[in-house]
Amino acid sequence: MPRPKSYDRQDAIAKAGEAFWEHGFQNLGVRELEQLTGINQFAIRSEFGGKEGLYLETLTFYCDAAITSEMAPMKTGGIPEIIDFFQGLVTPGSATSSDWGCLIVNTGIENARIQSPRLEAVVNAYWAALEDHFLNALENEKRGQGGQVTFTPPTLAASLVPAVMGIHAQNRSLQDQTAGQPLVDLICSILAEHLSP
Amino acid sequence: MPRPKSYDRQDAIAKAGEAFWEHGFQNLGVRELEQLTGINQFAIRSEFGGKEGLYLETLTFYCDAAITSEMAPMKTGGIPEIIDFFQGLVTPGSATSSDWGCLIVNTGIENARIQSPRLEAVVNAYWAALEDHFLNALENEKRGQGGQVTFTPPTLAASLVPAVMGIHAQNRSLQDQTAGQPLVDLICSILAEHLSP
DNA sequence: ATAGATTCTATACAACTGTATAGAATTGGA
DNA sequence: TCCAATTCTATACAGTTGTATAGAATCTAT
Repeated sequence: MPRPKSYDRQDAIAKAGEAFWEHGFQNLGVRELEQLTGINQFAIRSEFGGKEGLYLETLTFYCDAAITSEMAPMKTGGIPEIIDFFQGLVTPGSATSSDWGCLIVNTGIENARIQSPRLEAVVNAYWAALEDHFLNALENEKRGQGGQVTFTPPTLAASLVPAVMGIHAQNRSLQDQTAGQPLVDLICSILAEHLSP
Repeated sequence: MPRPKSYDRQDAIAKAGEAFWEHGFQNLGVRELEQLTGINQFAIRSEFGGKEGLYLETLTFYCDAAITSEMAPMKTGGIPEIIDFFQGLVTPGSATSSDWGCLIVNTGIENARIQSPRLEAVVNAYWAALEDHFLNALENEKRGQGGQVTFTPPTLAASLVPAVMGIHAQNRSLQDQTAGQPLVDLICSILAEHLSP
């Protein structure tokens, strides 16, 4: 009965995510967004709740994608899976790697000015999820080694989160998704020392 | 003979730096800038070369200040001075510590969109200076220990730079200048292992 | 073919952007 | 007191912002 939509919702959200990832939230106009995503301006308002609504939806989409694809192995794995995650941050083709850094890092920095509670909630939830996955993997590792380890899972997990931020920040600043490699290597060597011999 | 200026130049630059630090470049309007700094709109244009000119001047000012005050001890010092620098990143009152993160980190992330060559030059010069100071301190340390160390100065120096970025990014994201403490502690414990016994 | 439901195009709106400039204000020296 | 030099206030400008809406377009079911 109704006229069909001229865009595919999932495809549009993916394109919007790319656009926000590159340009940020405040400095990407609705008209430019219209061109980059293929969503018409009317639909942005009526279907997504305006620009911020669309942003929130893409943010949530990307968080979920990253959690289920990139973080998931750490849920049941150990230190090797953490190392894989860090290597993914500087591996072209990975879902968490980009010349534009990380959508969540960028949002967190931008939102310090915007102060949107909705954005803040998504960002904080993402970092909490990451820390939780690190913690899981470290506790799995500790259990696997019979509790005889020289690291403290909660402390180490908490310190790995800002390391991830730094890798993304450097990737974006230099617009090179492999720029963060030196810190990745340092972190990985630290983690490797805690593997069972 | 001429009418005197209604603002003090150094004071105005300091205030402009604070304002840009908090709000960023693109999202701080000239009229708001006028109020926050006390510089009138005419002077921003005629004396500083418009908004970007003022931004560049404050950026350079803050870079120089950070290099000469916070980084300087590493020029002649060793690992203890690097540790002091990292502790300064999460110590309220320090010149490189703020709830708004770091002006240079914020600029680097914002400029990935703006792509201003002038901004990029200042940002890259800052990180190069930081890496150079880390390198100096590490080589001083190596020399002091008679060359018998288990770290490679250039490699370690390169990995410390993004760690600094991560600490600042987390401070800003959580708007808490002590948020990056866990990573500071991790880095400092790594560095401490390389001290002579 | 036509009715009805939904979506899209085009336009309008007030608010804001950085820049520009004309005229008023303020100074020290003649 | 009046002049020349400089700075400030006030306003104008074209361009952009996100949002809003009226009317045209496009579909299915009858």
